[in-house]
Amino acid sequence: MKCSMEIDGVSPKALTILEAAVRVLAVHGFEATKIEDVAREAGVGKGTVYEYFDSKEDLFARAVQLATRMYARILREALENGTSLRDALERSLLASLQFCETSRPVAQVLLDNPVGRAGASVREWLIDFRREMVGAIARTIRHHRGADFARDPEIAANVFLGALNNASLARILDDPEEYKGTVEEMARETLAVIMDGFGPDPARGEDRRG
Amino acid sequence: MKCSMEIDGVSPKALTILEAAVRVLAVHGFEATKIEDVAREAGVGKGTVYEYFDSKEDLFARAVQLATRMYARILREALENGTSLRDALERSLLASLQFCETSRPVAQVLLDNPVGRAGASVREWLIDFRREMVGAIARTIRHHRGADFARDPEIAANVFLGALNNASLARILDDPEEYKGTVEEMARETLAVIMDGFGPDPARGEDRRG
Amino acid sequence: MKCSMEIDGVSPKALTILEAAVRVLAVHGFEATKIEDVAREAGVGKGTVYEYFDSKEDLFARAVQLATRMYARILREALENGTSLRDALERSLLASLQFCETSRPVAQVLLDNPVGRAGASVREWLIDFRREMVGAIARTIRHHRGADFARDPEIAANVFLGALNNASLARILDDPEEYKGTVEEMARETLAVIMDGFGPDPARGEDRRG
Amino acid sequence: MKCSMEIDGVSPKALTILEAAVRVLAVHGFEATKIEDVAREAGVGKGTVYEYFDSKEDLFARAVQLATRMYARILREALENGTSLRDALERSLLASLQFCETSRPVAQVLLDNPVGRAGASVREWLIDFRREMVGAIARTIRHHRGADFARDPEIAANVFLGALNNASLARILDDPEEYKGTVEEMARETLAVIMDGFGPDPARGEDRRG
DNA sequence: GATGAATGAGGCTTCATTCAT
DNA sequence: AATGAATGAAGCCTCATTCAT
Repeated sequence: MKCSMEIDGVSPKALTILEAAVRVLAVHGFEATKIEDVAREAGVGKGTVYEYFDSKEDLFARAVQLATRMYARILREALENGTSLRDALERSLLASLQFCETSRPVAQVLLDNPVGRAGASVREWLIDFRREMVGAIARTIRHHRGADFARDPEIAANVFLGALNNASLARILDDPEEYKGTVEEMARETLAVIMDGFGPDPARGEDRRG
Repeated sequence: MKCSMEIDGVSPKALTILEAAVRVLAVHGFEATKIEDVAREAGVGKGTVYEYFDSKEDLFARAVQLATRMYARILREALENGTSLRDALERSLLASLQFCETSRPVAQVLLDNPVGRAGASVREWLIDFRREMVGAIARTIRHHRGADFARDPEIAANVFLGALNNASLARILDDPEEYKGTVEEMARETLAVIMDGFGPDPARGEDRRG
Repeated sequence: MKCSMEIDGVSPKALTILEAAVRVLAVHGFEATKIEDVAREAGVGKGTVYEYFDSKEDLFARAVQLATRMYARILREALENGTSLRDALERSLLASLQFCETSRPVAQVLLDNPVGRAGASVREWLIDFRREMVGAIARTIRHHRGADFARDPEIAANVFLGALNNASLARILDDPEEYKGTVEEMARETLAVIMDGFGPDPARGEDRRG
Repeated sequence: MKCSMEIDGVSPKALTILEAAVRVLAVHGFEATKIEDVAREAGVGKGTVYEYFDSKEDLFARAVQLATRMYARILREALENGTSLRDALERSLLASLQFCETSRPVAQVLLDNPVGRAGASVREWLIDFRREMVGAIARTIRHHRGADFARDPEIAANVFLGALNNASLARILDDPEEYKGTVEEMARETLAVIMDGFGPDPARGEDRRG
């Protein structure tokens, strides 16, 4: 087992196998994916997989870890590059939707099989992923708005993350009934709802918050 | 599991087995769950499972179907009973969070293993579930607001559904770092963000960067 | 278990089941035939089969026993009714071929699955059947020819029984390449070969027997 | 089992398994033989059997195919090496009886479980086997006798094949009541009956054929 | 007596893992 | 290091048998 914990320190061959694992997982899911499928997809022998990973569980956990890191990095960078809260959120929303288009297998593993349990470790990785993302979003909110933000940044971050995941999932599920537009349109309209909210009920005053 | 009513003509014994399947799936996930586990949980023999279901895949697909219907009904009823849009959304948000508390296994199967691929049929069921929920929420928006609603109801419905799922998932994942409050507090605060939105940047016309 | 050893003393319902068993065995063979198939074919419940037979092995052994007895009786009567050796042999040959036409399932079980081992008892029944038939044919030879018969009657009986079984099997296998004629033609021509033999080699004297 | 030559490109390991399968089938029959029995007999792991054969049905069908080919080749060579019709038939008869002694398991599978239905393919193989043998015998008759042969060669071939199979079966069933002599005696006496036939009835003229 | 729902032992088959090459 | 043939534990599923109705 040469594979270190650091993604960046993963040997090229191990990375080839991990990428193959992600692609196969995206198509067949955790339950149906066999080590041999991954080996074939990676163009190596079955035994070679075991040179780089301890077990099926290890391989799949690291594959999810890889997918998680790729996705998390993209979102984090988008959030950090924003010139305003709205800009940051729009960038990350757009980045996620584009990621679903360009790296569909990776996105599919993350959104489609969230805690599909190829062993408990996968669950832990995804809990960490959520926590990290919520933290990053809340930090972005505080950075741009600070005390001016009227709501609990954590709650707001969760609302945004939910909307982002849901929009991405809709894209992945490729449902032709919904979201027929471009990713840019989808990001813009979704963001508009998030920024403005649903608004107070115009007829009666009952939609006022207390 | 409160639900014991006839579901689409499923026999009582079959329902017992399905409920057991949901409970076991919630704990062990699709991959690790064995037919024998389900049989033991249901208090029947292994062979009996095969009297009512064609295969492991059939059983698990129907278990997800059952969980989906239970959850969808609860959300639909909450949306329909609302006296205003805010009330409807708050009711459904609260209902979902409470459902996660009282029927944690069912919720876990739905949120934790979304499209975990116990066969392709599970994926279809969950796509249907999303579409149905988005439709119900959009209908609720149109019913209470009609033309007054400034945004695309479908987009807004997706934002809300994402926030609802994410809040429920956070609850399920039982992450002690986030959301420490009661379900009522969580529902109220989450709803406040959704209704008001993040708001415009207070200082200048747009958000200021740091 | 009401079923006595004597076929003639078998209760009507047991006989119905046995006949059904023979029909199903003929189609699916020993390995693939399930008790439920037999019950359905007999038009009774699965449990009823166990009212009349101890086990699957018991049922199948008795079914083969029934088939054997039906076939053996027909051959024995044909042999006994012959007015000469040739007549007796022709009658039995014809009877066997006709039996294959009219009672194909029974013949199929006997010829197609001879010692197919639905338990060791089936093997014993078929050994007994062969012994009985060889004995009956040898007795017929002695009765009509006595000391005039130049060969060992047992050997001759075996040759005849082999030819008879082979002709019947060819009929059962329904091979369109061979034996295209009627059963009467087949019986007549087969018998002619048996009575006359292949004859001495005309060229040299080497086909003379010593 | 003497035969170890390549059969249709079967790998040596596959042949080892096939030979083991034949031996186990001979003892336990189709119904009672388990894959694990074959694996143990072959000295390999259970999984190894599945490296070389698709299923139990595939394995058993090929085992019967192997047995059929071994037996058919022996008979065909005996027929071809004969210097006269009588010699050819005697050689094949003797070869068959000796085969039953030296390769009892193979013979047992062929004679004892003829069309025992380990799947429909077995039936096809045995139909082919019979057709091939009848053809070879008929060809031998024509070769040595040509137009001098008074009877239909196909019919005669069937009579001979039946006698040969029956004699071999008697040997296999190991019935101590019959055929106590050596295989040479049995072959000689059986052949004498076949060559000379039963003869005309001496007393009256009724045994004359029309 | 007749039934068929329920059962679980046991078989076929898969596939993660090993290891000799 | 790389391989893939070999393995056997483990799981899905079948079906002979039972037994309450």
